[in-house]
Amino acid sequence: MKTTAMRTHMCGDLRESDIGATVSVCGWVGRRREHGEKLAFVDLRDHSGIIQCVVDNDVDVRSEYVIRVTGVVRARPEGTVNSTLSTGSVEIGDCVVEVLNSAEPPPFPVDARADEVDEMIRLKYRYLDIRRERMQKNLRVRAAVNSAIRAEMELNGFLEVETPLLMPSTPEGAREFLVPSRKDHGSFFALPQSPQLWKQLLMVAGVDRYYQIARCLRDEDLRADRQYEFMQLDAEMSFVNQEDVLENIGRAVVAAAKAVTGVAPPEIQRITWREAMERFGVDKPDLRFGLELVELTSLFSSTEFKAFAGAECIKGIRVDAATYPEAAAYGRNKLDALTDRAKKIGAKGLVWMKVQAGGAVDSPVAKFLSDDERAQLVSTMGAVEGDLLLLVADSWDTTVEVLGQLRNDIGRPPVHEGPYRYVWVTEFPLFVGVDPVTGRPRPGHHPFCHPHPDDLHLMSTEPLKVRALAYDLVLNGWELGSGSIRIHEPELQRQVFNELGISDEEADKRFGFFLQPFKYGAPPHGGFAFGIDRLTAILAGEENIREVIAFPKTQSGADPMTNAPTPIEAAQLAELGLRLLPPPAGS
RNA sequence: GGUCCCGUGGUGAAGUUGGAGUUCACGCCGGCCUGUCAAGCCGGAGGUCGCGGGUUCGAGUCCCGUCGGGACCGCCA
Repeated sequence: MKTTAMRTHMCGDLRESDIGATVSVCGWVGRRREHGEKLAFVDLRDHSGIIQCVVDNDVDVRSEYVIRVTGVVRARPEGTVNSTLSTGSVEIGDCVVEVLNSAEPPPFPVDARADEVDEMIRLKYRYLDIRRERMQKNLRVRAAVNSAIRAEMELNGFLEVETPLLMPSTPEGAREFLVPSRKDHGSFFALPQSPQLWKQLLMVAGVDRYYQIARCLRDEDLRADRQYEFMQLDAEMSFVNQEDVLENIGRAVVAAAKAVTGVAPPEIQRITWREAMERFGVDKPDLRFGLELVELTSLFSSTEFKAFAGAECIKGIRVDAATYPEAAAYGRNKLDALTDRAKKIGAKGLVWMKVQAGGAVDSPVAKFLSDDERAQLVSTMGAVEGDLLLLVADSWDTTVEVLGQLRNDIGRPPVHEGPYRYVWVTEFPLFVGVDPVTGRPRPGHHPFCHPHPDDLHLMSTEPLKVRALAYDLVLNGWELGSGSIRIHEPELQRQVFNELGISDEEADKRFGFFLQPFKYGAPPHGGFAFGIDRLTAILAGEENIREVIAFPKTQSGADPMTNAPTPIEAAQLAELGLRLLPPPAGS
């Protein structure tokens, strides 16, 4: 019940069934329409909606005044029903208006028109922005997501445990926010990039199933889908395999989606990392559209065309004219721009072909291909007249990456457009690439991911071929989160460190506080974490997580409302034992 | 660190080969108005064209720099 001493109803809740009732409602003055001294229509707004109050005495109320209205609910006269309002068939008459607080005119309209207002102004006056229906809805979507996740995790036997925000610095991975110690000058706490350390220790501690809707902090540059601080569903389970983790996390995601949309999404699809790269060229494939990469290497195995001959991997995408008429009809300028884009990503070049009637192709390189190659190409790609074919020949990595990017450039809809296509990407490689300095493989995720048991024999011989029991959850091309089965065997952990070129001594120095507990009986365990902000944004129909965060930072990492970050007093610095460097020369 | 786009009364925009702070809508203030709902009509106020240089007889407009906002790349093990 939302009734209080001051109100009997919420504005947006009044209906025809309330006709005749004397009610009191409280809220902010939206729009007022005055007709002479003795009649005014006042749209009164609270978070539930808007109710029209008919004021037939002389009251001076302006935009955003806070008022209490007591009156009688009545049907609107014939022909004056407003079908765009949920309360549009009724109004409050015989109004007694109490002005609870006056207000200065707001800097922007507190309604849908503020969607067009510069976002910095919205952020500077966020408390006014949040009065609007859009933000009220988004915060409520967010709460519904959190609530559904909590309920589902509890139902599945997960224990909510809160973990520290102040912890030791672990310089691997994302840049950390640091907090100077007052009692130990020169020492610092770090704020967690994630509760990874803590949740694995909770497994050693016998908690069995842990979850937390946890605040994570990373001092990296901001984006539409990245803030300094963000929330994750963080979870870890003992005595499980990968299936157990995917099953349980999947339930939480499905519950959250259902709580918002009212319908459970279909079963979350699966794809291996290798297949995702082969077909979509990215490890976070957007399954809402086609334009899949087509394998062409063997087709050109004996080609005379120099750019293709001997290439490790040749693939193409077919921009079909029926679905992408604009892109398929690109002129020379646009095709040159696509080629530049491909080169910027790393390709040596981009071959384009326009398919003509009868399977002929128009392309600068058509003359280098045999009739047979042209015919096979058109048939393999299923191309028809009007289609545009884009081909890349390069190393496998480069070919799939370039075409994957072009695929997204050409076909990818805004992230929040339906349908929702969730997919698990599994079997990520344990190592990705080679460190140019040490010559050692670099960890794909973090060095505690369990290698795939089928690939253990490749560890010392072909480490780059070793798959990990690591997986991502992807929605409409956004990475929602990732997880893995962790290494719980000290000997295997040592082996992985060795591959990474980390000696026992160094491992002990860098990860000792983490590895030590594993000597006291660590159960097999694994877990996952996914971003609440990202999931909420997509479910709320937003393409920017700032829209689902009450008080976000701008892309430069500042808060226009509080002006944070701000300089601090010399006395504060002194107490912390800190001294600032002089400003760089020339400034 | 990089690429690209943006910055004009409170808000959103337009501003042509460089020619007077010009224009439009909303908001604001005042007046009129008894069924409106983006109410309507009349009148009014409100500006360091982000900031600093430069070119020019003359800069919102061209050039350089800088600050701020946004998208992306790097980065996010």
